[in-house]
Amino acid sequence: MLAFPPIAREPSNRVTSVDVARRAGVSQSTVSLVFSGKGQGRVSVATQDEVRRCARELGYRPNLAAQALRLGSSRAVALLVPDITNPFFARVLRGAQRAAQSAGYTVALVDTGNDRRWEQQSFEALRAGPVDGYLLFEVSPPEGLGPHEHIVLIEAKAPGRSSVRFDAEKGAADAFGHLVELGHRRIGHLAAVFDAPTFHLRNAARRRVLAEAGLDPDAQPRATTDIGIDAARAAAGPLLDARPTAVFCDDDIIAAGLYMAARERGVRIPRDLSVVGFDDMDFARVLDPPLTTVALDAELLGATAFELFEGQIAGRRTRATTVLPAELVVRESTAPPGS
Amino acid sequence: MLAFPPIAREPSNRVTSVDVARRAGVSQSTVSLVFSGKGQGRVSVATQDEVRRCARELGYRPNLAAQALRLGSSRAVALLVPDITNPFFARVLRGAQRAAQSAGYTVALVDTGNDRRWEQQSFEALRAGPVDGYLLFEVSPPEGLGPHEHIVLIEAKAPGRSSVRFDAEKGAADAFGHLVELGHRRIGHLAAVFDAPTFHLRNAARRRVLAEAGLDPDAQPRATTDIGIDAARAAAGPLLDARPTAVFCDDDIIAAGLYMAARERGVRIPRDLSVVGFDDMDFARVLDPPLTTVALDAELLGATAFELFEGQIAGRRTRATTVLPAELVVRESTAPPGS
DNA sequence: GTATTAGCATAGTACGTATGACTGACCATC
DNA sequence: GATGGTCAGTCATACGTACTATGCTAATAC
Repeated sequence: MLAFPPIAREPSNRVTSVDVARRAGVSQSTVSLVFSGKGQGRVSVATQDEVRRCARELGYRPNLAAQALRLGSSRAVALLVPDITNPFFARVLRGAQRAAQSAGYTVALVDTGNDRRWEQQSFEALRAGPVDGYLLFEVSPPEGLGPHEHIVLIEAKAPGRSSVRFDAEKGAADAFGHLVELGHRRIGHLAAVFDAPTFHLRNAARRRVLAEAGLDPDAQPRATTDIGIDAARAAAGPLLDARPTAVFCDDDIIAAGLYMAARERGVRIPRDLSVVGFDDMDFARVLDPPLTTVALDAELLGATAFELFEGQIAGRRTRATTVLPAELVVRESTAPPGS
Repeated sequence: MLAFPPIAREPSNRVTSVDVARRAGVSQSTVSLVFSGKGQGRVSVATQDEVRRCARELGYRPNLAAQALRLGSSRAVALLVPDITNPFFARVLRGAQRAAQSAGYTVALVDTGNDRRWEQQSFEALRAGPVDGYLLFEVSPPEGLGPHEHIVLIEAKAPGRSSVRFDAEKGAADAFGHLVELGHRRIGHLAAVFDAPTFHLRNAARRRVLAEAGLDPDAQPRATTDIGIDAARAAAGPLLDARPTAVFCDDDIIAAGLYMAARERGVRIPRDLSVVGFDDMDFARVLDPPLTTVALDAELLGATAFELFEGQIAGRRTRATTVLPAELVVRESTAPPGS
């Protein structure tokens, strides 16, 4: 069992720096100096120790709201993601948090839940706390944000804004190239409906690689799907009717839906159908057979986004666009057709 | 009388209620009344419209730090989870957020990343923002939290604290009962290492059900595993060496690890081995064969936690313990032994 | 004609912290 | 014994908002 400290007595009201000062027999300024670490050469070591001791005894914690008000900064940044339920985005959050932590920042998560009604969402975003900036994943900047706000776009771009993205073009090209090399001539695309740059890049790569292989991109089977395993499974049916020997899926979750549809129809992977995913999520290795997919370092994405934000704060007006690598990982869901 | 030099801060383009007031030709008080919705019968409709118009033109947004300071509340609650990368916890977050939103609250996420060094974590938790309370998932309360703080424990309990949990006893009992009924006499347990009440309850249920079936609980194969698919896969090896005909896993991720280990060894599910998971995560249906598991409504858990918090705030000192249902969902990973 | 009320708006203050300007004490130097 | 310098602290103020107490005008009551 977890051991919890017993519920105890204790004054109910909030302890402030004034209380600490009174107890230590010093002024509030002194307490503030001690806690902000700016007491060097201004407050004697003995006094500092005494202040800290009193603070501990009283259970003092600085009031963050007051600090934020006074400093004009909360040392916090908001991260907006479309769906925190998707582990990919959770890893982005974790990467951002790790980077933020070492810079003394906090990341406030805003989960939009794939809700397109941006009016509400932007409102919620701003309610999420007094933040110094925004890391926006695949969403257009909410209305209320002025051009002077610190914003970093993730997997999106806008003029004059910093942004990070993966090299989706290269990742998708490698995936289609892999299928072409295996000898596939009928290569389907199970695409996400989203109107985000990364998906356009993937489709562009598809068209280029197929054309280079002497195939007509427009003649290849293609279907779009909403998010979620069930949506993907439903969308996969018609696609499989077109009898592709291989399918590229816009992400691993979609691939999982395709696995389900294939199983229901007795289509064996990779014997009857090769499948490639995108993201390399944890469960890609658990699928049977393990999924060939494009690996992305989600945590790096989050960390990089934070660092771009930090660069803006620091005054280096780096309106940079960073592109992160995407690597094809070949597992057992791909094989020559009819093997 | 000293004139303060302008503090060298960010280009403080920040629009305040004073700016709005000046533009609208009214006092700051009036602006505040309009925005707090308390202007009914105190500010004429014409003035209200004018204030709102000016605010929109200037792009005014209330300063949340100032509001929190003044009100002594940020209308925010922190949710601590062990691993946001696990979709189960993400769903808890979503449930809490949904409930919070309709109450005008915000949920600040703190992801401890399964880090046992609680010193750092509690610090981070408190830095996460000025929050009115804490929803703690399977973690002991950080040191700095006084007993007067509003705290709700999730899947944990402590004297005098509100808490929510699933009926793990019933869920596990149903799962083992299901395996016994199928005719299994050698039923393994792939357990999580964690020292949380829910896992104790599951183990207690296991012992009870096995004993009632005339089996010696201590003679049945059992192994513990750390979190993560790979850890589970490694731990599953020795367990499979003991040749169980069925295994109950403490969660679906562990079950996924077991699937991998079974596949590597040529053990077929459910022919050679029946498997039961816990949580009913999305990918449980994607596994081949689809996983029999115990379904939990993670969102309900989050929402209930928030509601208990809200009850505390409202003064109803409901130190209640709520227990939520757990339902066995039978899929295709379980069958009579040797079938 | 005066008292009361209602309607509308404002002045002023406090929330808790950070920090530039200031003060005294002590000490060394010339 | 005046000058200057360092050390150790304090004072007073402002951040932006919410809200109490208050004022003012015009309308209504007696």
